[in-house]
Amino acid sequence: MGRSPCCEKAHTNKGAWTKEEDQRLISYIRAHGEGCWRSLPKAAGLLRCGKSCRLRWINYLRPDLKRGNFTEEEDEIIIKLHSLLGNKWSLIAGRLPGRTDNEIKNYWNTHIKRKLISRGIDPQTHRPLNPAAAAAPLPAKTCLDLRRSTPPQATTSMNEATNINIRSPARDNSSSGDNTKCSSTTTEESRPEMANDPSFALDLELSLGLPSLSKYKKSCSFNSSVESKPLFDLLRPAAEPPIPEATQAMCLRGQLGFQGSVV
DNA sequence: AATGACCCCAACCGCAACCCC
DNA sequence: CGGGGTTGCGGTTGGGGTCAT
Repeated sequence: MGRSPCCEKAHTNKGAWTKEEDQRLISYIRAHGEGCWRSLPKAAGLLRCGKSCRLRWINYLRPDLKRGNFTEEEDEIIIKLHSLLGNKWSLIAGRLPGRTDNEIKNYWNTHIKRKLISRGIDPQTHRPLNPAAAAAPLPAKTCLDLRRSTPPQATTSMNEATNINIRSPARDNSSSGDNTKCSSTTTEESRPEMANDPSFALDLELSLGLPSLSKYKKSCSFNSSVESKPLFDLLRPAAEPPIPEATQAMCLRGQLGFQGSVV
């Protein structure tokens, strides 16, 4: 591919991986685990740069990869998460066990974009494509109010997880506290489809954790209230490692709210 | 059967974030 | 606290496969 090499190292292979290279990488990681990607190629006897090894493992060789076609359910999850998170493929992948960010990104660009366009929805903004609706004020403007929910303490126990609380906006006004509300410019009149689609009528409370434990870096745990159980169940991955309570002591918290929703 | 157009996806690159000294 | 090294993310590319003519 017509770009200058990312690695200065001479004698590194590029392009498609051979079966032998795959086998070497798999054997090495099975024996030693995922470690220092930079030193891995040499240790494993591969003429590849560490980046390339990492990508090959994560996107193709990992044993827990699902592969195969995406289901309708997965499609809808991706669409919903994309409407909330944008092109944060790694976060979206974190909600779909067995799928990689690269896979989801490719799938989005090749299938879902088209699917949304055929539904008359702009895949980037998730707004209707027709000019009248497009002229309407931004519907789902993300209002992110980042603040510390607890005072910063020592560097211990910072939560890396991203918690998204999905609440029924009309019923839960208790946890908003003094959170800054989104200024509302979108009404159900301007977005009738949002009024009819329960998944749109969401007030999403987003808690962003601070990085500390790399093993939880990509985790994104959903806390749900009882009212929103079905959607919560839909979005929550089947298997997710529990997050030690200690790591949850502190977080950044924000609110994602659909404008016009009652909080 | 040949060929060009289109599509899919593995792999690349640049850069930002993170880590460690 | 700053700087260098490493890792991870998102955008992009291009080779190979498939479809249409």
